[in-house]
Amino acid sequence: MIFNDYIEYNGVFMSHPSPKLSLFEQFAAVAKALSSAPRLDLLELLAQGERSVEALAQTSGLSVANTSQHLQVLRRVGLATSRKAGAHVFYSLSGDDVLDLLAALRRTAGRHVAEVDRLVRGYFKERDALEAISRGELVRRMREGSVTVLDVRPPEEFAAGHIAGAVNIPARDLKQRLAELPAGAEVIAYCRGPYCVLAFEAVATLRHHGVMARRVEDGFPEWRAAGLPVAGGA
Amino acid sequence: MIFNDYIEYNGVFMSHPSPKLSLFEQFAAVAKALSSAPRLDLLELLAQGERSVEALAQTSGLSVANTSQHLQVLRRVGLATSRKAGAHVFYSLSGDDVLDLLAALRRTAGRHVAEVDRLVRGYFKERDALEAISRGELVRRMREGSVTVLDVRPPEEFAAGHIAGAVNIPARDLKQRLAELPAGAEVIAYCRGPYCVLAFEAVATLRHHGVMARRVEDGFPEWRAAGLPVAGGA
DNA sequence: ATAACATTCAACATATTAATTGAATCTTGG
DNA sequence: CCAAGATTCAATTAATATGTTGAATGTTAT
Repeated sequence: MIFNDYIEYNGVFMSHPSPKLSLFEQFAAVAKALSSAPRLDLLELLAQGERSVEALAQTSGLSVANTSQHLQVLRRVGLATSRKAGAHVFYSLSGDDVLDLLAALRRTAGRHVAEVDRLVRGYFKERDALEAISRGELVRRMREGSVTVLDVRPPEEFAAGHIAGAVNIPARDLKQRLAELPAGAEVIAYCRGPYCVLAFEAVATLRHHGVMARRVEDGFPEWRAAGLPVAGGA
Repeated sequence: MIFNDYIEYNGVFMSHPSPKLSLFEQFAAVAKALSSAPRLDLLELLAQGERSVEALAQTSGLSVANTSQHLQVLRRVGLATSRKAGAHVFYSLSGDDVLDLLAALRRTAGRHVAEVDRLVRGYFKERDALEAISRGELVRRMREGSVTVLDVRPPEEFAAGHIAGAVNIPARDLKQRLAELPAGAEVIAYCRGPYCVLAFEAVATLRHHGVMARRVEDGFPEWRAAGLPVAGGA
């Protein structure tokens, strides 16, 4: 749908962007959209699946107006898309390439952080103890039936989709609900993504209570993107 | 080397960054470093190999002071490293993960640009004519000897490393030097990277003069990163 | 229709960023 | 040691981004 000098794209009317912007400027615009912690937070939530503005505002702790504006930034550069359903607007990632981009960003930034960390405190301390297991290994262990898979995200996120066969105990409630975990089997915790702290905390808590526990290398979005079995969701 | 509250990292003294910065803030800082066209330009040049500040300023067209400052931004977030050799400082990418990150950024941003473009002008016009060939296909064609590989970057960059067997005619000089190209064989042009315009222009020029020509899907950095045969360089 | 709700818009104060300029630092060759 | 060159630093200005507030829009249910 093209008007005189404005095109509609993704539900937004925008003036012709391409003519003047060099490719580098286009790339820079995408990077700029990624260059804010709240927006990365939102993207990580979107990586879990489609969410309404309100839901995103709630879980991210941002004001609704602020959330809306950040989401529009993400949409404008093509990282997210939106769908209007009645009075609600649902946002989601615009494609799997966005997951790849986020993963690449995490990898590079994480490497740098790790290097700095190593300098700051002579070496890693507990990080080794919190060694993660890979997706592949988790699949193998699940087939053997020798593990309990623990989803430590909030119930709403669990309900929207989770690793098939996982148990949901939010990180907050874990201490009170330890009894619900089957005895004997090692617990493998996961949450939103590779850098979601919930899983780290859960593993620490479990070990502190004498439960064998590790975390999965990455989170639910990566699991689903890999085409592995998922339960729940729309 | 740790002082009271400052650590030396990468030749820079920085105050403890980790304690306060959340992971998202760390990631955002890296993205912010990518969010400027001049810096992406510099990164693309660095992807070719190590370069001095002066050389980078020259090829990018930025002032030396400005170049230096941008490079320091890249270094601070771990995208680039520097090495001091006499009076010169040589910068380079800090690892292959940076190439991956740039590739992911290009892919996502490029997809978006393509979608917008398709809307703006009913459909691609010449883009199809400028269809690229993949690295793999180029390797095959080179083995057959049925192609002339043309490097259209400036001579300095060519000298610093190029695809083994390539001919160097800078894009600027191409029109004058058409005669140097062996007749008969299709010409395959490449330059700095997948979005380097030089190769596009070269192909357009060649076709305009009746020479069969296409460009390679990506550029020299990707070729070298793939472990394919390289000539020249330090 | 009207009220309640979800989302977006517009305007503002505050903070960051980018490029320029000129000076400061450091290194090498004479 | 001194002069020239390479790089970095510091200070300035103009431009841009962020988060808040309150109003505007559009949608559903009563």
